[in-house]
Amino acid sequence: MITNYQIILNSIKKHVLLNEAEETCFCSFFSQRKVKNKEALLKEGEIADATFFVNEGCLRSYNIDENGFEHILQFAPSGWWIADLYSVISKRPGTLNIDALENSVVLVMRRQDQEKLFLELPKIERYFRIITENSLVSHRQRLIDNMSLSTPERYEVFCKRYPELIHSLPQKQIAAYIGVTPEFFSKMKSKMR
Amino acid sequence: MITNYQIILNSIKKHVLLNEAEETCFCSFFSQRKVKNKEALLKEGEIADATFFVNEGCLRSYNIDENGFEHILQFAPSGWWIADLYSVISKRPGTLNIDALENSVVLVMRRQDQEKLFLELPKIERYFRIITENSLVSHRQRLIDNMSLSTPERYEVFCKRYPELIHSLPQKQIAAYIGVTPEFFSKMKSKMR
DNA sequence: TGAATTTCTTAATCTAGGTTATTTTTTTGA
DNA sequence: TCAAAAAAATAACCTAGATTAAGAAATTCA
Repeated sequence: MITNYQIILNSIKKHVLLNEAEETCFCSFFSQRKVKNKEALLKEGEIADATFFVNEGCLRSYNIDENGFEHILQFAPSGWWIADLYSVISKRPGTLNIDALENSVVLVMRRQDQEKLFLELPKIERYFRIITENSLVSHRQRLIDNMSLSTPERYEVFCKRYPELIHSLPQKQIAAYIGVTPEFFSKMKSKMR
Repeated sequence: MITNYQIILNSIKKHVLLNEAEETCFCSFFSQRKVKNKEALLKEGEIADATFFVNEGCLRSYNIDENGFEHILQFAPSGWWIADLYSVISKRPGTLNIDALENSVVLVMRRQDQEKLFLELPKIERYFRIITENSLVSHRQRLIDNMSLSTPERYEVFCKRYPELIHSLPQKQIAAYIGVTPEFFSKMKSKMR
C-alpha cells in the first residue's frame, strides 16, 4: 500500500510554503489507515489522541443524544480533516463518533506528533492556526443557520456545502445533518417537487 | 486613561510564557477603546479589521435574520475575546453586529498588527492557535446542544456558561441566545417555578 | 420625580415539525 | 439471484414553540 501525500500537501500549499525537506519531515509524522464502510474510527467515550485527514472515501462525525438520535456534525470527503477536537485537546473521553460512510483511507496525525511538529516547523502551527480559524468560521455560520433558517433553507445550504454528497448519501444522513427526522425530510422533499 | 493589560496578560499566561520584553512588545500592539452601553463596535455589512478583548463591561455579537430577529452568538464579559472572525480573515463585509450591553472598555487588536506579532513572537501565534481551538470546541458543543437539547436544557447550559450574566441581563437577551422568543421564554420560566 | 420607553407576563390561536404505524422501494450480501 | 435488511414514502395524529395582542411591571432619563 503506497501512501499518497499529494492531497494533504496541496491543502498545506494553500496556506504556507514548505520546501522539500520540510514536506518530507511533515509527511513522516503521518501513518495511514484504511477504514471500511461503516467501520468506526472513534467511539463516544474513548479518548481521541489523533486527528484524521481523509485521503479517499468519506467519513462523518456525529453525536447520539439521550433519545438515541444521531446528530451529524460534519461530513468529511477526500481532502477534509475530521476529529473529536474536544477529546484531542482535553485528553478526556470524547462525545463524538466518527465512522466511514464508504471504504476510506485516512492519514492519522497523533496529537503528540502534531505538537512536536509545531515546535520543529512553526509553519505547520501556522497552517493549523489558519484551518482552525476557517473551521471556527464555518461552525459559527452553521450555528447562525440553525438559529435563523427554515428547514428547506438549511437543506439548500447543505447542498452548496457538500454538492458531491447530495446523491451519494442516504437521505436520512442528510436529515440528521440539517436537524430533522427522516420522515419530515421526506415530506419536505415531496412538497418541493 | 490608564490602559490595563493585567487581564489579557493573565489570559496569555494560561497558555504560553512570555518574558518581560515580550509582554511589553505584545501590549504595544493594542489600542484601547471605550464603548458606551448600546453603542456598536461593528455593524453588519462593515469590514472588520480587528478583534476585541474585553477589559471591562460586557459586549455581545449577534446576527439579524431576514425577519428582523436577533440571534446572539456570544456574550463577552471581561476577559473574553469577541470579533467577526469571518470578516477579519476574509476581509469581506461581515454578517455580525457587535455592541455593548453596558459601558465597556476593550483592547483593539488589528489583524495587520496581529499578523506582524505572529511573525515576531511565534508564542503569540501559539496562543491564538490554542484559543481558536478552544473556541471551535465550544462552538461545536453549542451546535450539538442546539440540535439535541430541549429549551430548558439549553437554558441550563447558558446558566453554567455565563453564571455572572443570569441576573444582570434582560431575559429577552437570554431568549435570543438560547433560540426562542421572549414570550416562550417567559412562559417556560413561569412553568419552572 | 414622573412621563416615556422598554421589558415582562399572560393567554388564545396557529404551525412546523415530531411521533407512530404501515407500505413500498432500494440495497446488500450470502 | 434472491431473501433479508435498510431506506424511503405516506398518512393520521400530536406537541413545542411561534404569533398576535393586550396589559402590567420595571427602567430610563430629562
